[in-house]
Amino acid sequence: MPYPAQTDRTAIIQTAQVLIERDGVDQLALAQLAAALGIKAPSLYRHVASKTALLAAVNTLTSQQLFQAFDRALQAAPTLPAARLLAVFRAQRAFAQANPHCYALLFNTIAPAEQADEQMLEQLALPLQELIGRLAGPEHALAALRGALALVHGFVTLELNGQFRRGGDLGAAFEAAIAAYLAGWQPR
Amino acid sequence: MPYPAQTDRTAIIQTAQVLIERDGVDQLALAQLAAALGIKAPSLYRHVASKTALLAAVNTLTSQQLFQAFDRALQAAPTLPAARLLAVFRAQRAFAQANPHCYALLFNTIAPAEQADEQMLEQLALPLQELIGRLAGPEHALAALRGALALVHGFVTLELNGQFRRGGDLGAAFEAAIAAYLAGWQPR
DNA sequence: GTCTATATGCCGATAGAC
DNA sequence: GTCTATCGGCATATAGAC
Repeated sequence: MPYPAQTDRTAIIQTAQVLIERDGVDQLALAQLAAALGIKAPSLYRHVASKTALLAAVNTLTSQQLFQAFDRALQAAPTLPAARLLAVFRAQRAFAQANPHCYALLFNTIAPAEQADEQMLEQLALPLQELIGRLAGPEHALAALRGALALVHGFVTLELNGQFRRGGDLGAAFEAAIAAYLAGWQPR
Repeated sequence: MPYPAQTDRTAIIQTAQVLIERDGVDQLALAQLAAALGIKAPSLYRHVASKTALLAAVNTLTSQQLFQAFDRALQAAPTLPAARLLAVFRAQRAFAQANPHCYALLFNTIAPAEQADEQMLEQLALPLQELIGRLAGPEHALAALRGALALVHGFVTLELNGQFRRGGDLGAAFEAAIAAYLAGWQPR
């Protein structure tokens, strides 16, 4: 065998994710990725159809990791719905801060071709919708969940992009905003 | 005059904004931009230092337009603080939907070199902080404003990127989420 | 001090040999 | 499955015409 298999699709995607997180998405060159795997750039095309498909696969991997982070947070959280929701939101903020480039790639992608598998994010959403339904009422569960996801995602996005430039305790603002939002959905 | 000025910095930036909004940021080629202006690509470098500087200038222009949209919304809004805030948030969502690519470029940019002038966004924030302070109390104004900006920005971002895939009335969810958030900050 | 013409080097992607 | 060779497109820089 003159050219033995030196890599596979999984290794390519994992290495791409590491490089993206280290240098940013637009700094990822296929030649650099191939070099990190000990091969040449054109060989990558035997495993992934295009750079766009590669980014979509990285997004799927990232969403799997985010799902696992949510799962760990839920397992360690108390039983009250509000506490469980807060644990998940904190986990999302922590994940975004630990993996800013991959987090941005996962959610800030307008092009559908680079989006992760739909199933994955669906799995993330349904348990949260049930939890928030217990606070806001089942008929408001979807709208309340969407607002909560928006609040958390918007906060970490603005935070990561340096749009909160006037100092102060951002962690405290995050907690207070979520507390206010959840309180606002509960009937008085 | 053999080579009369065919363009200037303002025309370049405006045309770049139009092309970005039409095709997306990463589809913007300087050769294409120059062709749209009736000149050749290298001539652009007499007006802008680099593509990064050009994108920063586009961001500044976009933030000016967003500021004007906020101003128009405030002039047409009633006097109650909650109503004025809602008018601004609606204007932000409408602006994002009308200019999705430029909106994303303005806020989803990690690289500081491509960010708009700080002054501009500061001018946007201060009147809103005063308004929300009247609901949540002045001592909570900054945190409450940050949460509100996060909620609105996160919602329109997820909406534009197609992350709300389960149908339903997104406009109603937007309104309900903001109402809950503002209600949650008001002392009971 | 405009613009045109030209050159360099990097990137994504394809074709074909082994 | 990997390689070499190559293409087209891009941002960028320089030289020079007017």
